[in-house]
Order: sequence, then C-alpha cells, then structure tokens
Amino acid sequence: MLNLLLVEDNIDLASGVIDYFSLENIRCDYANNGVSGLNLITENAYQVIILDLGLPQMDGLTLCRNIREQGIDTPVIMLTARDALADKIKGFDAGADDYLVKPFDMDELVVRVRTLSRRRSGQMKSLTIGKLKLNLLDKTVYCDDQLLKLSPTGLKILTLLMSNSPNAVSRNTLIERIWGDASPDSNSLKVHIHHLRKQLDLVQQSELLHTIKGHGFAFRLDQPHE
Amino acid sequence: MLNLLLVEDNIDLASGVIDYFSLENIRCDYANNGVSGLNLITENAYQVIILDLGLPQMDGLTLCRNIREQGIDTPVIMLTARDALADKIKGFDAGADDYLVKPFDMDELVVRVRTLSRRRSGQMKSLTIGKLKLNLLDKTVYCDDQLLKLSPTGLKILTLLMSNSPNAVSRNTLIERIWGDASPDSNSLKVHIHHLRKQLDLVQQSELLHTIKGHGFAFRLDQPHE
DNA sequence: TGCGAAGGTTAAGGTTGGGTTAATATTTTT
DNA sequence: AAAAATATTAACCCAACCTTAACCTTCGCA
Repeated sequence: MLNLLLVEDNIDLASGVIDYFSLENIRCDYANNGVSGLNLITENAYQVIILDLGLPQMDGLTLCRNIREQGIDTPVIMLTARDALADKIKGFDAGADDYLVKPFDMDELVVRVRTLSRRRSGQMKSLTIGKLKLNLLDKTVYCDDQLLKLSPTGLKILTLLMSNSPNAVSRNTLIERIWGDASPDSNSLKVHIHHLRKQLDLVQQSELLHTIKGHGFAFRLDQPHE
Repeated sequence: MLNLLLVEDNIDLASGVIDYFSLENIRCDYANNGVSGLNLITENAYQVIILDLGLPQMDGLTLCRNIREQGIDTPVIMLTARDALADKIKGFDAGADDYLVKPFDMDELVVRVRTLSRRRSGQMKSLTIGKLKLNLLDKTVYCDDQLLKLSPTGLKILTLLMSNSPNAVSRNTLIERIWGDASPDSNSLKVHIHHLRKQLDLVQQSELLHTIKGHGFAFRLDQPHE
C-alpha cells in the first residue's frame, strides 16, 4: 500500500486530496507547513511526497532542496498555482520529479503518484553504522540478525542520531525535532536515551551512542576516551 | 565585495554602522524590524547577517531560528545589550554564529564580519592548526589519531582560539564570549587554560597555545617573536 | 635588589549535567 | 474495559566539571 506525504497549507484542498486517496487505497500523511513536513519526512519513509510551492514557514522549493541535501531522494511532486509557475519552473532543479498546476484533476494526481512510486520502488533505504542497521521503510533495527525492539520515540531518536552520524546532535535539536516546541520535562530525553542504551546493550552495541557533555549525543564507531 | 544585512531598530546606531562599513568598502542593506529583515533575507543572498536581539515585531532570536528552519545558513552575528546577555547566551543555539555586546567597537564588528564571511556560511566543518584538528560538527579534537578529552568549556576556549588563529584573542573577549557578562573569578580562565595545556601536552602540542602578555592568548604554530 | 603586576599551579569544595530507577500517567491494543 | 506498551515525572546518585582561594613564578622596573 502506498504511503505518501502531502504538505499543503490549504486545508480544504488537502482534505479533498486525502479523501480521494483513501478511496484509491492510498495512505497519506499530512502537514500544513514546511517545517512539520520536513520533520515527517526525516522521520518516515514515504514513497512519494506532494509539496505545495507556497507554504508557511518554509516554501516548497526550499523544503525540496533541503531534503535533497540530506540525501533523501523520495520522489517529489510539486503543486503550484498557474500564475506562479512561469518564474518558478526553472527552479525545479531544486529536485522535484514532477509538478502539477492548480487546479488539477485528482485522477491525474493519482496517476502521477503511482508512476513515481513505481519508478523508485524496491529501492532500499537504510542506515548502517557498525553492526547496526536501521531500515527506514519498515522501521526496523537489526544487529546482525537480531531485531531490536524500540519504542516509537526511541526509534525517532535513533533515526535522528544515525542520520546525523558521525556528527553530534544537540539536546535542543533532539528535543525540538522529536517533541516540537511542546517539550516535556527535560528528563524525558534522558530516560529515552537510557532505554535506547538498554536495547543497544542487548546486542553489545551501546558503545555506539556517545554522550557529548554540554552538548548532546553522537552515534558513531569510535570511542571518545583518553 | 561583501554584501551584508543589518537588522537594527536603533536608527542612529544603524546609520553609524552603515557609514563605517562603507568606508571599509562593505555593502550593507538595512531593515529596522524583524519582519522586513526576514523578507530581505529570503529575497537576497547575504554573506553575513547582523541581527539586533531586541527588535520590534520579531526579535532577533526568533528571526534567527526562523531563517535556520528555512534552511538558510548565512552566518549571523547577534547584537545584544550587556544586561540582556546572561540569560540569552544559552539560546544562541538558535543558530547564531557569533555575537557582540553593545556598545561594541566598530573595528571588532568588521573583523568578525570578515571572519564569518570567509568561512563560507558556517560550512566550515573543521579547524586544523599544526597537527591539531578540531571538528566543529562532531565536537572532537584529534592530534593525528588521538582523541583529546576536553571539557565543554575547554572545547569552547579552544574553538575560539583556533577560529581566530593566528590572531590573538584578548582575555576580555574570551571571558565575554564564554561566560557572557556573568563572568566568574578571573582565575577561572587561567585554570581552564591550564587544563587545556595539560591536554595538549599529552600530544606534545601545547606549544601551539601562546600567551600574549598583557593581552590574552593566541593559537598558532610559530613563536610570538619578541 | 626588591616590589608589584601578570600569569601559572595546585588542591579543595560546590555545583551540575547526565544517568538510573521506580512510580504514575497516557496511549494503544486487545 | 482491561491489559499492555509507552511516555512522563520525580527523586535520587555520581562523576565530571567549574570555581575559588591560596600560593608560586616570571619579568619589568624603580
């Protein structure tokens, strides 16, 4: 079953699209602005992303360029108003794979979605560091052949850390990207890290998760010691 | 030729800065509030952005966070009043690259602008001096293959010194940039420098850290000649 | 030669960031 | 609705870290 993301600030349009998709048996996540769209994209594996060009907080082109720079090559369909098209079309080397001028025909959109998803299906998306392999599509984490059991939050944290490896991720970044600005008691992160480490311990991989005091955490092979 | 943006609500200060910049052959756009600043930023490519912390409509921190969320990584220098500094300094991971306490010396501002513009939009990921390599992203310092173990403050000091190399950094600058105005006993800096030297000694690199008597410290290869 | 200023060294607390655990609350699944 | 899985909170611990204070060294200069 297809799993899409729609990033669109017009709620009426969005709900129409989503309803139509559900009739076609297509799952569709939804974000009404660029920033939460970006968060969803980095934390989930979509087959196709549908982006409105004009978005609050972060416009579609910027968002698209942004995710491409992160190495995410999920197919992107850009939605744009007819009059905005002319001067924007050249910008499509930002990395969009297709575009559609509003107002568009729903069937047309579905066709393009299916085409794009077919084009890149079977493409493996995973992160591997040390013996640890995180599969972004099915959200599984293996060490050799052993499956780790992680909570949703634990998985998000691990995904963030692994996709930034070997760089450090600050506590603030982590909190912001996982909880938004409605951050809970700062202890929560500690506890999640602790749970994560316990799971990693089960497969003797917990030394991959390094604490950078005064900053945050990093996921990488080498040991910061002496 | 450098092309900057200054966002500052105090018009007298702003015009002073702009005049001084023009003498230095630096172009500088100007906005007197956060919103028009944001508009200019999204529409133009600046080498450096100078932001006042307290702005009408949208304060500097918010603006900074906002543009970072849009994926704009133009270097930002934050201007702040001395008394506002202490409680704000921790918020600087909003994405500012540097800050300056008002009132500041114009030459100081020019130096920082030039430094930041040189290091290509914060894309500089590591600093290397002698055999020492400081990686800004993963917060590690290596000499050859040996990892140095530094405290958070030690790392900050080293970062400041290395990023200003081969220039000297004054004690006052060091203290101001690391502790804000809530500076501790002046001895603290001495002790931190001492710890730093001990760590550098472990890899025979302590002669990189030079004392400039009556001024501060410098991090560079050659000896400061008499 | 002796004094003061600037910097360096050392060791003793005090503080705190991060870790741990367990109880409680929330959400999801059944 | 009960049970199970997750998430959050609170209380506590500890080692690393920071600061302080007292003392030491060096150097310029009266």
